[in-house]
Amino acid sequence: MYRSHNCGVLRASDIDKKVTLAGWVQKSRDKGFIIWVDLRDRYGVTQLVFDEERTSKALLEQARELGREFVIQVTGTVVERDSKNPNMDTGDIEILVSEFTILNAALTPPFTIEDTTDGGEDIRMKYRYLDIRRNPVKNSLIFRHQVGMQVRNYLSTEGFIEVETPYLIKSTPEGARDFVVPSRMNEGQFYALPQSPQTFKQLLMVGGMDKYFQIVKCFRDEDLRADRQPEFTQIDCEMAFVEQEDILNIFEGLTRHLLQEVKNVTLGDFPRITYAEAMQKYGNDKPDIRFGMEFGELNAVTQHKEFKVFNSAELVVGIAVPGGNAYTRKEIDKLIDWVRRPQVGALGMVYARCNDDGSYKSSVDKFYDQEDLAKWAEVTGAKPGDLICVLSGDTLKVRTQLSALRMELAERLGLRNPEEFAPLWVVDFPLLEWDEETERYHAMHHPFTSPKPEDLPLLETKPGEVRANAYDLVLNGNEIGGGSIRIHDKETQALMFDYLGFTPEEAREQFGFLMDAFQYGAPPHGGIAFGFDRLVAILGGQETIRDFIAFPKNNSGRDVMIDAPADLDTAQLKELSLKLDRQ
RNA sequence: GGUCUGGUAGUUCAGUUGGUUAGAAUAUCUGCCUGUCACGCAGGGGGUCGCGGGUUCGAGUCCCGUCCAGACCGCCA
Repeated sequence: MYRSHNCGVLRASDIDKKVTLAGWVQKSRDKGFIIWVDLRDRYGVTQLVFDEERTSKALLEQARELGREFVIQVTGTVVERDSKNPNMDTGDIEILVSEFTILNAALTPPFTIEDTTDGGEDIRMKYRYLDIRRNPVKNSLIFRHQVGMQVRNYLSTEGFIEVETPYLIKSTPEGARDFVVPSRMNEGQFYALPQSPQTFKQLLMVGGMDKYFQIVKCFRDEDLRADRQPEFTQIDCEMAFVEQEDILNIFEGLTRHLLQEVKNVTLGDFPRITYAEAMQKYGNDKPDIRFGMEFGELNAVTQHKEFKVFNSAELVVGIAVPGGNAYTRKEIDKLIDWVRRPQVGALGMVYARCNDDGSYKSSVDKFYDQEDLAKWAEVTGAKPGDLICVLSGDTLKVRTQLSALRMELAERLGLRNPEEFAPLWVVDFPLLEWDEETERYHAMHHPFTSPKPEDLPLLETKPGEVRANAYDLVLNGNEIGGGSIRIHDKETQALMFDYLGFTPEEAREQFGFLMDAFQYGAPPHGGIAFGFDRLVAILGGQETIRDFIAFPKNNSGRDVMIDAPADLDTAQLKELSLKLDRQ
């Protein structure tokens, strides 16, 4: 038996018990006549004491040799401390050690294994197994486990079955780049790793598994971000014999369950807005509604004067910044510089101060009088003491720019509290999206999404205006889930492939299995997939998902710990019938 | 593919206009210390200033190239 207790459980009530503990040496404090050693494991820290009178001189000398992160096993008696430490769970007691064994010595770690470490991102990733010993990372992984358990609890209770789908599948040209895997037995041919189990879960519906879920790895060979990894985890779900309303209800329930169980936060009904409304009010299809600052469209109240910038603009739109009138001229100029940065890309910004006495002072006083500015305030909801920021130009671009400004200002004003949770559904997404590069329409969600029947006639005339039975769940400005009601008949699916530029032959070659299946009794079905890593990070109040993944990749998609990806030797390449064409 | 920021002791960083032997904190080592818990005190060791080239009497510092890391844009059906 390696241990009778772990390092987090012993209390004053255990005094006089003989115990055996095992763990890592966190730190030792050598006072000469007495040595304290903090012993750490997953559960906590317990102080060991070696002292020349109560134990033995020989044992004291041995204890002096203990280095940080040595793995040791100790046996001793639980004793009350002379000086207690109220900051530790085990701070009332210590272990008077009678014998100990070094199970494994350790090199001095390259960074300190403490809550606030001296190690940088890079070195911690290289020695990730040491980083995981630190509380912040350890607790994040435990938190992820708890969220995963609650997902399984809720969905199982609702009658969902977890089914695994294959990782070695077929590459398709739509969407993200695929990771590919060469097949040795099928010379010159490749598997692809799934970007999502989309087609398989639809086939499970045809197979009659009418409530399916899977916590599953997905793979996309695209550039990384703080919240994006090349392999990531989804909560993938699909249901048969359901309408959009059923799916929204079930998964609103899941989200509410998770917040209740892991955060003790009780949420009411989630608001729902359409995609069009989200774009109009927030310039964004994943609005953060923890705060207001909704867009006010100002075309009607600005385009009657001689101000050419506004008169020539497709959209003039503004937001009211709470308390923004307190900004100095210099601060406002800095804000204008901020929106003019290439990353945001606005050409300029018009502003109007709302003075406490009800008067206004704008950067365009030459063109607009107090009466005009009062209308601006009315439209944007500005109150005395606020600052109205106005951008103008091409509708899509201006909305994106003002949305970036809205988020930036909210951040600066401290309106994005990570312990506050504001979910909402965004519904009625467009079916299609124009792609400048290929000069054709792409599926906004994916090619299996069903159009709204009443919009089908528009497919011929205004394809961009056809709405889909597609929805996103948004939490605090992040898309945490997205899904749709699928097409379940061969004819409609063939029609969609046709509109997306597939020839019938291409459609058959890539998705023939799905269209075949649709001929054998496919039920109406739909589903949703949640980004699990991101969901866990947001529930944990963090921006970056990396600490919630045990072994994440770096910015260039490398695992710096195992040094992957790596070269293959020539024998392996030959076996796979591969030749490298290196430049 | 692009923009920006960074790379100096094991680690995190400072380093002036280009000028003597490149510093601090922490870690580590040695000694001391009768209740520590961010222990304390005294002392020691520790550097290819990412790499290559250039300018210069002289480069951590300036220039060019390159590699690596991070954030963002493009990309992510």
